[in-house]
Amino acid sequence: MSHGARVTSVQPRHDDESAFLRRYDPRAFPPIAVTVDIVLLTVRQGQLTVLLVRRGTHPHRDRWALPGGFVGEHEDLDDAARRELAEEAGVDARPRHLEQLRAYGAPDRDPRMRVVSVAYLGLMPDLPRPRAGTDAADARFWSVSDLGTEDGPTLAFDHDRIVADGVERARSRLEYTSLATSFVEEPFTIADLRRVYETVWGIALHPANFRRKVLSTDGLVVPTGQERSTGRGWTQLYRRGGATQLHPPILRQARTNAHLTLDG
Amino acid sequence: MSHGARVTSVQPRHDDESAFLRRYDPRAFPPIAVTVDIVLLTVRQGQLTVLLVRRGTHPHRDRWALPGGFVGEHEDLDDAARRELAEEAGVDARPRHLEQLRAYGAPDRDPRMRVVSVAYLGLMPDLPRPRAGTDAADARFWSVSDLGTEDGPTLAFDHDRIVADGVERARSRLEYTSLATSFVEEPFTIADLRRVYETVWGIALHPANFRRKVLSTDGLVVPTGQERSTGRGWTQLYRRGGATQLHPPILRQARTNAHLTLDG
DNA sequence: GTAATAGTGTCTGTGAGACATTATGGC
DNA sequence: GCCATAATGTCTCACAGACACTATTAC
Repeated sequence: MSHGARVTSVQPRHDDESAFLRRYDPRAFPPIAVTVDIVLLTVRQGQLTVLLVRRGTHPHRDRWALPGGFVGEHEDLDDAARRELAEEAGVDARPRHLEQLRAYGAPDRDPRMRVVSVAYLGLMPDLPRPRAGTDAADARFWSVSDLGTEDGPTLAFDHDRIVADGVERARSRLEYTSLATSFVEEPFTIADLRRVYETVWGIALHPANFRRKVLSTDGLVVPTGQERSTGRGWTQLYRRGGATQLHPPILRQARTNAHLTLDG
Repeated sequence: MSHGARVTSVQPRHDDESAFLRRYDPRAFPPIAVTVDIVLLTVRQGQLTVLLVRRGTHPHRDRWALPGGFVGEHEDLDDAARRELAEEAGVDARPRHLEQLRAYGAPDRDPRMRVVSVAYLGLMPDLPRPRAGTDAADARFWSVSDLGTEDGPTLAFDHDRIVADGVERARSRLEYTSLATSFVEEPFTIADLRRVYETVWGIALHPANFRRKVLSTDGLVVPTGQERSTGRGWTQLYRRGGATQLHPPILRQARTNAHLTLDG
């Protein structure tokens, strides 16, 4: 079965068959470009941040945008996302988690041409050593809360909405999966993990209750037996456990009986 | 700002600028077709069913596939999904809910050419009156549990995976949203709603506990004050409430203390 | 009568949230 | 001394699951 389709040689079986065939003719499909855009999130200095690159070309020149680009003709979407991230954010910036977010395809989202973008969500820890590209003048992490404000950039295209969707996906992922550990490097403390939850969700959590919840969730973290000095005593260190889904979930939204408690 | 981009006239600012520009040249984007495919689910006769259409053309001729087709050049993705559903499944088959599932873009998923498909999930009640197209020989609902078995069809392309993803999304949506009501026509009984949950999740639920849970969830259902004869007594009728998100959720997965209870 | 379902009431185990307490070490 | 944090323990309230019970109607 070759790639060159010969569908036009098939005999129509009923009335609208020819129209059906015409719609599937490879030479007749609408010219739509397919790109990938990556929302790469990390937690640094108590802020949830997203990687943005400064555009050097028309349109939205000098505005900040998500790293991304065209999908290769024989390239899987996931591979395209990883490649674009490596090209635009530095080879070493491998996210610990990368998942598809959704597709964005409003007809007017790019003024040059019709572009359908498949957005990805990436999570990675804030690496202490600077990575190639990420701290260059044209690629840096921005605080998510600063986007759209005076202190932050104005995003190109519909990337503000994509970032918002990615942040919301990440917030939700912390509840039901162990992906919070993707934001910290091993080994980490329970407090490190709590600060991830607090930063991503933007709320304060009870240290005592959080600790009990994390340790009672099977497979979330594994004690290393080592300790680290916090400046005020010693604290135990942990590694990622084998679990990916959390049972029970760690809910950010308090249960019904807690609607009166505003602070954690 | 015309659609014909003149990016090649921009002067390169640094070394890889020309390569960057070339990648954004509209005449150079890879020839990838964009389609939509719709996983339209309904509950009929105690079965979770999905709408499939029989393919009349190469490839996978006579196999069953999801309704779908090419996205128009100036057409929004959501609009394309609604249009294809109307064209292939009958004009009146308006789903009560339609949301994007995700994009599928493996390079070899269509043998004819590179196709990226944006899949949608649609939910609708089992309408008592037959609709145009849906009961025709080339478009019908199939039980999801029969797919891939002797009693069911073999799906074209990667549509079996898309259906599986859609079903899983629907199962998850019942937990956190009021979308279960999208499967029933108003007015409905609590038992009607329970049968939706039982059918979609494939498990039995405690009628008494389910009733208490539904009625204690704000905005899920609203009593009409009317009653309907069930053959064995009378039962109250309800309408959809205003809530879309459920607080608290109605979890299919039992909580941690219930891991020993296998039946409901 | 039996069988099946709608609807109400009640008990128990679990866990989330809140709070108290102790230990440690920097200031 | 004070203060912040790690870590443990305990109390209470709400709810999920389980079960009992009544009422109704078909058979």
